Amino acid sequence: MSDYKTTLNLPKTDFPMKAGLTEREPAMLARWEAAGLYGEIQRRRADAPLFVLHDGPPFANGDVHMGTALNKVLKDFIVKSRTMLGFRAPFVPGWDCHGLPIEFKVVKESRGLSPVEIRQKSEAYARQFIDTQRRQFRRLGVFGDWENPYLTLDPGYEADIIRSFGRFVERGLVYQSQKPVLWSTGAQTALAEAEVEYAKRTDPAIYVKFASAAAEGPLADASFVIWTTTPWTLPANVAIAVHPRAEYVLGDFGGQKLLVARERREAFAAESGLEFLGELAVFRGEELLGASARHPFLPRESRVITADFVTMDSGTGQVHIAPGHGKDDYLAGQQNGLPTLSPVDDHGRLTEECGVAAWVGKYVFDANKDVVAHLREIGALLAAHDYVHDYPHCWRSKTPVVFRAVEQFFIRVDDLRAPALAAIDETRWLPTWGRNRIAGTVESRPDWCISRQRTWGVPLPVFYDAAGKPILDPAVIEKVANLVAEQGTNLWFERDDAWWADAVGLPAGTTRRNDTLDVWIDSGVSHEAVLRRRPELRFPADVYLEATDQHRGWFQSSLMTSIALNDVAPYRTVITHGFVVDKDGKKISKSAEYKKPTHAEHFVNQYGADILRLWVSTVNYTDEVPFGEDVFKQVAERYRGFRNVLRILLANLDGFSAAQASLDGATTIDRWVLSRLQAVVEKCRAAYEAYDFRGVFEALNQFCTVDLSAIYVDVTKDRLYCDAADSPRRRATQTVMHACFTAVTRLLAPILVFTADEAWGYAGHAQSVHLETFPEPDATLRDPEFEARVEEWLKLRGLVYQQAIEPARQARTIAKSLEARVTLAVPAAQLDGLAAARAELAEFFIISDLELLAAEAPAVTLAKSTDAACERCWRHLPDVGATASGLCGRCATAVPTCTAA
RNA sequence: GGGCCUGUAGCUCAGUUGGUUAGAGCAUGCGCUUGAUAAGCGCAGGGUCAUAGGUUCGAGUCCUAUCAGGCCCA
Repeated sequence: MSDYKTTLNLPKTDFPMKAGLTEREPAMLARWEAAGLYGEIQRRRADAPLFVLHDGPPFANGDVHMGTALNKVLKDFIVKSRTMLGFRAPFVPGWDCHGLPIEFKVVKESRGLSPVEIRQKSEAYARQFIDTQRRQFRRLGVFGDWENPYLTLDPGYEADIIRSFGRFVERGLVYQSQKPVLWSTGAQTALAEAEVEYAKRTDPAIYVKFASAAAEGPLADASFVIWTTTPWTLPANVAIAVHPRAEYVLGDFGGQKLLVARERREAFAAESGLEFLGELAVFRGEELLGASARHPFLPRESRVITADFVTMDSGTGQVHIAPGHGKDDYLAGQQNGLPTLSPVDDHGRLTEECGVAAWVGKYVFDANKDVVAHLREIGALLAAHDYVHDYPHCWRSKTPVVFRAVEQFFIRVDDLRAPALAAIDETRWLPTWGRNRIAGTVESRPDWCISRQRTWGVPLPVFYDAAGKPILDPAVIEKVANLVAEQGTNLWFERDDAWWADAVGLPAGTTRRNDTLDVWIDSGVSHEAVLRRRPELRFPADVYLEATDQHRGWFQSSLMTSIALNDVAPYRTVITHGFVVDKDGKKISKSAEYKKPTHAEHFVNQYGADILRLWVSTVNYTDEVPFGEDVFKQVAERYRGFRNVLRILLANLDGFSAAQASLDGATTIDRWVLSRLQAVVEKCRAAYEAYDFRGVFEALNQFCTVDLSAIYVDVTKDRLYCDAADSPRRRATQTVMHACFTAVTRLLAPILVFTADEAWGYAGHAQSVHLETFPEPDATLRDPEFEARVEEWLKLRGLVYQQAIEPARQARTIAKSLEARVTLAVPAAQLDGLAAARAELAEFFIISDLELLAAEAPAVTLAKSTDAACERCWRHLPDVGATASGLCGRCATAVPTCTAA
């Protein structure tokens, strides 16, 4: 028995089965970067239509998290696919550099720094993480102008922030007003939430009577009752809030007519020791709206308002409102047109404004007992006891924090609201509910507080005259911007008032304060500082793409600033993605108890960037995106599927060149695959255009796994391996496989950036696949007739395998399908068509012989072939042994051509 | 508590304007092949479409409530 294996045209390729992505990807990345691939792509598209995806800047802090990776990979899918669709799609990555988290870390590391030192350390900190994140983004295969990203700390960018502020001023959008902030009396500075520590503290909890101002009706001679643990805020009281839907009882408490929420009546009676003697009237909270009380010790009215934040956990269901001393109070004050009083100085001492001369200059927590004593004296105190609670303290000075209203700058959102809502409707939101979300936030947002008492940020370019009045002058602001453009914003902190007054042409005695701009202004004006500045970009952008939290964040800040500057939105389409969640559907916590890996690097190092990218393509990114170790294992399996299909196609194309392409010998199945391929090309192009990367994955997965691997490649093995190398039938199949390979590899390229380029190289291309465009569907190759015919064959194939071959294998009648002789009975109407293709059908079923009969219902029977097996092609055929070689006729003719080669 | 969403096999997802026994890939089990071999092929099992009501001749698909989850507010 001779060994005919050497006479076969077996698949052959050096394209490795084992991906080894963790070693291979970095090497490929180095080659791309050495060759300047991104620049080369841009040069080749110099004259192509422009498509701008504008990168929302991540915060320059920490490693690239799975959420950040998801975001950047989705952006890269868009940029790469638009490029391959024929656009010039530049990508300019950016970083958001200023802000509290960095300043906080820097200050925590080394105390007692000057503002200039804090800023220097903060910049170094930001730059360090920009480098880290840049390396990690590049490692993910994201293409872009990584050498020239935009940074919000660049002097040019900072100058544009200041110029934008100047334009807001010019349009009359900026005003100054008081707003309560967390204030450290020890450090004399505003604090951020993150700088607050909670500690136990004992304060007086008091019940205070506010006499009703009503002259008649049930409330005449009655009193409202509030409960508070901050007596020192009473001088700033301007209102009493009740819950609109709660029930309030006007009762006789030991002879006093007092109003208390029904739910709190018993608790109040117990704590005050006042006996409840009977119900006089009942009100729903909203019925009390418009009533009024007299301030217990100041000649002032205290209005009754309604608020949903009133709870029944403690107190009386009536909340003392001091808009200058609380967040809820402030908002309630805004909604009801109440004044914001805050008679407290930087050191936490009551000022003259408090209205009681004896208290002026007292530290508020010391003043508590004076207030209580005074209330008792005038008969307004119903009860007092010690109350232990968690109270916010300054993390630096350890002193208790107070809420205190300080002068802040605001942007008048009312002037922007209508045009912003109009612009929202002119923008395309994906998914569509994004429109409702941002419209909801724009409709309800109060004026935008844009000043912060921070150090690591862009200075608020406002000077104050000798009387302390702010100078809001666009011309002065422009001068600041010009200085900053040349020397950076550190100048603001390095030079003194006199120097600055002189530099911007203001009289001596002009002062500055160390306020900075809200960092949302920084990133919010990127359309101005980046889209309009970079010559390769354009305003407005085609696409912004960020996570859903940015409806309130960057999408909104960018919209507002753009409305203020341009009257239109800075984007045409806004795409949002969900947050990355644990595969159990739980959110990924940043807390210490959450032990599972959440850094992109972990998965890249373990599986490779292409696996991570493939994962992104399999999920529905508009919802929460599940991930986890086993999700990645599954995706890695899918990756193997793609890789092995590319590999077998390459291997079957060994020795084939495009010059040999011909469809002359094409059979039904070749025409069918070619037709299917056109549909896949069409589907993928449409899916990429619609940002539906899952659609691309589905189409390619179905095509590669089912159509190619399980059907086409399996069925055509016989002809590829056993036919003469240049038989028309074999060449036609190779022609089709070549078409499949070049199309699939290019369609896969935006997702499997590394693997597609690797395979492309093994196919003999000197240049990167990323310089190519997507294949175009060829309508002349679409053939519904062939598709329908093979659909019919596939149904019969299922029948044959299920009812004949599989049972025969299980029963050990046959081992491989080629040993089978199948008799297939089909309805007469079907018979003629099938009979004409009997040989192709036998090949399609991968059996040696097929007999077709007519019957009412389809039926299949199987017998082991009685013909001898050809030693070369393993088929059982009647002509085996007819020639001296002992082979089948086809193999007998093929062997000489093969051995000759 | 409010706003915007989501909930289909173990996992990731399809399910056209409501219309026959709800599909795919992966995973699992069984088997074949050893000429894609740390590969390939076949067959099989697996879903009361979150739950409960309702509209309809008919609902995974429409409505209401509940539960669970996410983001943003409070």
